[in-house]
Order: sequence, then structure tokens, then C-alpha cells
Amino acid sequence: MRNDPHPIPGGESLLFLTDDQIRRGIEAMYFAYRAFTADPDLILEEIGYGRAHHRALHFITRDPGLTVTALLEVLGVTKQSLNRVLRTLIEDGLVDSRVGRRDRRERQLHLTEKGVALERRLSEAQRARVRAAYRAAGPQAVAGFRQVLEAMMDGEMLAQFRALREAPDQRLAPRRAGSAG
Amino acid sequence: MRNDPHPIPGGESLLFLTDDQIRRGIEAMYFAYRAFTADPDLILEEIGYGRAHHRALHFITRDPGLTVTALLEVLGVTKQSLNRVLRTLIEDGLVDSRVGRRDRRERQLHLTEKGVALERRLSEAQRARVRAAYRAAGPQAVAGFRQVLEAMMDGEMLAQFRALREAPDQRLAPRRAGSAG
DNA sequence: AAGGATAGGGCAGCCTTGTTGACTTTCCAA
DNA sequence: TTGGAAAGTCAACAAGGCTGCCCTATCCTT
Repeated sequence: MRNDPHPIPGGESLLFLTDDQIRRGIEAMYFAYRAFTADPDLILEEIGYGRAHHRALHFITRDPGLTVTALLEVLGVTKQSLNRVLRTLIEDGLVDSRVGRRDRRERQLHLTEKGVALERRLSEAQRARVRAAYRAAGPQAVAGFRQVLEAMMDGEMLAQFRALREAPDQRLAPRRAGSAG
Repeated sequence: MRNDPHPIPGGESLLFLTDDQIRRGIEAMYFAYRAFTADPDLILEEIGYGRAHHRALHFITRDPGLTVTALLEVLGVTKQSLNRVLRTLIEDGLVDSRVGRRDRRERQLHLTEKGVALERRLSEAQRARVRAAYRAAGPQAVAGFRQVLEAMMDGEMLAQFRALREAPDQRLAPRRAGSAG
């Protein structure tokens, strides 16, 4: 298992599949993810929030009016965990939780002006880094980056990711189809 | 700031730098990182360890005999935080902490057989996913993936990352007197 | 030989953000 | 009307970050 021992008949060089290359990719992913979160983390620290707050603000911005359950599924955490974060955002006047119209058990989540302002500040910081990296690497590299990231996701997660793209302002929730918690 | 308003005179299409594309990249990074850690997380949970244990095992494997301080710098955490994790690994007989030869204040970290076995199991699980993603995306996409990840790192982190590459079995730390590791 | 600097570690205690379990409110269907 | 299911909330615990302070052993310089 030290080096990929499968010179698959097909022509192309498979050197990019050696264990060493894979391991370098794993390390790059680890370091890059730390860099990726570093800028918003600084802002969050100022105001006593954490990454979980940023994530909630992001997906509420992405899909205004989504329910707690829908947000839960996107984030892949338990509702208790999300609830704590959401409660502080609501108490601090960044998120508005409205009783659902079609189902009064549901809460529909929107950002307040203050919430929009913070979300924008956080996103801008994060986007600046990603934009710089994209610009430095060029469009072809970016296409490859996206391809590999998507190929890393499993089926259910990929579906969630694509659902965000395809239904930019649509509720994700109502499908009864079972998805694990 | 909604869409990149800089049609830089230079020719290429800059559509890959729109805020929308950047945001998709950010979301892809978020989901992919979750997928990326999912497989080892399952194994770690079985035995009551966390990601921090995996990271320590990884970098000790990467650079056997490295000191606590060197590991600290690679991981970017505090001594106290690392120490808790390292202590359990040593107590459980996965890591061996030997007094340094050239400097007896230092502790040189090695994996035991048991440690090697666990690290291999964790790495194999993670590599399997990355390898599958690489294979699916192809060598050109992988090159782009790596380019973007490196472009995301800041200078110091990039230096650390490259130091791992260039000195695969060398101490990262002070190099007082050159002695075999 | 003495004193400061460095490597490593321990303890106390804080925070965020995961987790499970138990609970209320609301809806819907038998 | 009643009972189950679903949405959301509250309580308590754990992992693993963090800081602060203290301690020993070991270097290294004076």
C-alpha cells in the first residue's frame, strides 16, 4: 500500500494517484481549510461569536425564510446544537424568527439589517481570500479545484450542495424522504 | 461588491471571479471538508478519540522523532491543548516519548507498533476517499485543486507546508548540530 | 558556579460547539 | 377527541480549543 500499484492499462500517467501525492493533498486540505476560516474567525472573535454563528448567517442569507429543520439538515448538526447558536443570534437582534404561516410549529428565519451587515462583513473577509486565490491560480485551476471538491462529497451531501445551486430561494425541507440525522 | 466590477484589461473571461462563483467555492469547501474528515471520524469515535489525535498521529508519522514544540508549530495549537491529546496517546501506548539525545529537555516523538497500526487505518480511510476523488476528477483537475489550496494559504503557513515537502524526514526545529534523526 | 532562557509538563478554569435525553407546542389523522 | 409525529426548546455532559500560573530539568552565557 505504499505506492499505488495499479498501472491501469489506459495510457495516462497515474503518478498523481501515488500515496505520496494523496498525502500531500490531504495536508494541503488541512492547511488550506485553516487559512480559509482564519479571516472570519478574527471578526467573530471580536464580538464573541464562533464559526457556527457564521455558518448559520451564511445559510440564512442564502435562503431567507428557511426553517430551523432545513437549516439543521444543511449544517448536519443536531437541533440542540444549532438552537444554542440561533438563540444568541435572535437575542442579539441579528436573526428574526417568525412563526410559520402554513405550519405554526415551524419558525422561518430571516436576517435583520444588523444581521445582514455582519454577514456581509464576514463573507467579504472570506471571499477576499478565496478571490485572491482564484485570481492567482487562474480559471482552469479553479475548475479543477471545484471538480475535486465535488468528487470528495458523498451522494447525499452532493445532492444538498447542488440543491443550493438549483433552488437559490426555495425551501429545501418539505421532502419527506428519509435523510439521516 | 455584488459582482466583480473589474473587467481587467487582459483578455480572459473573469466570470470565475464573480461573487456568486466565489460563494459556490466557499460552500464546496465547507461541504468537502466535512466529507474529508468523515471517514477517519467514524474510526476515531469507536475508540474514543477525536480529530486532534488523528492530526498528532499524522504528523508524527510524517516526521518521526519530531519534538513537541515542532509538532505544536505544525498544528498551530497551544501546548496545553496538544499536551492533553499527547498524554492520552502516550498512556494508551500509541506514542513513545523519548528524551532527546542532543538536548535532553526535548522529547522526541515516535509511534509504537500499535500507533502505526491505528495511523495506517485512519490514513487509509481518508486516502481512499481522496484517491477516489482524484481518480474521478483526473490529473489536470488535481493540479488545479492543489494550486488553489496553496494559493489560499498565507506566507507562513505555506512555508510550513513546503517545509514538510522538502524535508520529509528532517527535524523542522532548530538544527543546532546536524545529527541523524 | 550562577542566573537567565528554553523545553516540557501540570493544574485550574474558561469558551464554543458538538452530543443525548426529556419536555412543550402544534399539527394531523384515526 | 385522542394519540402519534414533528418542530422547537431546555438541561446537562464531553471534546478540545484557549489563558494564566507554576514547576522541573536542562541548556547556555556570563
